[in-house]
Amino acid sequence: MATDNALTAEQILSAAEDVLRRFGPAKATVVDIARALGVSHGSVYRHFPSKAALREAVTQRWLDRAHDELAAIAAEPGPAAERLHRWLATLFAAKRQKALEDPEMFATYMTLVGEVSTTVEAHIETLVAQIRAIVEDGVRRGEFRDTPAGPVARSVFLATAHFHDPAHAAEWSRPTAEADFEALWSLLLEGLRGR
Amino acid sequence: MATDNALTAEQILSAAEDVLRRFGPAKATVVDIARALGVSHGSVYRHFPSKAALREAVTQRWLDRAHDELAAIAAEPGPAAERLHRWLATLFAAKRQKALEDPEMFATYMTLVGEVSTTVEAHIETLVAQIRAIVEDGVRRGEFRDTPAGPVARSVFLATAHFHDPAHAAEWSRPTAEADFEALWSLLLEGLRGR
DNA sequence: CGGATGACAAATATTGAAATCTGTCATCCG
DNA sequence: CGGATGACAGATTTCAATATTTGTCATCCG
Repeated sequence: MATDNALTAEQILSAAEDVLRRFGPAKATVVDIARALGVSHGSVYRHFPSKAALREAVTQRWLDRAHDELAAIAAEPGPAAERLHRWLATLFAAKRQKALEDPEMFATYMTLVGEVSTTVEAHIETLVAQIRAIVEDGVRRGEFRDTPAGPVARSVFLATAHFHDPAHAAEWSRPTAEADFEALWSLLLEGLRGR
Repeated sequence: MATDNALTAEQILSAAEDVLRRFGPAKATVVDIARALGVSHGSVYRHFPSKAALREAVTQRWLDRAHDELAAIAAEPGPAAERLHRWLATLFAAKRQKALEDPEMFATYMTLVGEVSTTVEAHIETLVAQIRAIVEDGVRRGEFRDTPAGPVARSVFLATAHFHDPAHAAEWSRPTAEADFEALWSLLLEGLRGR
């Protein structure tokens, strides 16, 4: 029977996140992570098939935590336009904050985006589904013109890529970023409302 | 007095483009370029202050050539909506074609985008100015609602970043790319028209 | 004289041998 | 028995010696 101090996947994820944050994705090794837990590195491989899988799982947890506020906004009552604006602004703010204040984890995340990762694709699908829910609500309320919510949600996500895709992170600190975001939002809002 | 076979900046640019295309940005050296011209590498430095400046000039020429079709479209008569759609589609097609068929020059261009380069910024400003001209024309014709054309043009450019920014080149071959582009265009067009 | 040259120093890139890391698995322990 | 271990092979990274490249400039040439 397992002891009280049985090694869990959750413990490994926490330790791995710490180590990644401390050393960065380029320097963190599986042995470092095992050492932080006081176990041998072989034990880590009992829970994750590879270092890449572990990195993905850590990033997924980090993304989910960073973005859990968004699901709440999507589910709120109230005007859809205001909600979608706040949802997008929150996404932008969260990404920018992480890029600046948690650079090592952000770098880990960027590595993952560079490879074609199921995890990131799934995460994006979750986000688009949330936009879609707000859009559908907006149509129901008569705020937005009646359009296929799926493609429109995807379009909103793509159109705002400049403000959430890590490929553009370098431009998020520019003084014009905020104004650019608001200008783009106005145009999109007008497009959602239609005539 | 200079002889008939005086070395010109133009000759150097052509040779440099050939060499870059042949060897790629990682392998092409100034000596290679000089050798292609049958001169010493010191002569190249009489015309360009550094290898980086030469690379920028080559890329600028390449970009200008790749995009000269766009200026023509912007200047055409006819409905602004159709013209803007064609302008954006042409930009997307040109970028995608270059990424696939001229990968070495495209890599050179991506290097330049990676650094924050005045050349690329100037090029982007040119493109945004063209969008702006079409938007202003659309407003004049009563096709688009009356909005500050500068910010709107910039928004259109940012919103379509997914389809022209080299950071997203990997996604341009996806089967959904064309449909995504058209869906986004519909949303933007609706936003430009307004109520 | 204007422009090209190539020897040169400093910066950068390449290389290959040594060190480290990933992932496996036979063995061990409670 | 279920889970942890650590020795090990192959893959990857590091590091320092070596080679190449960039950029300068005194000199040369037509």
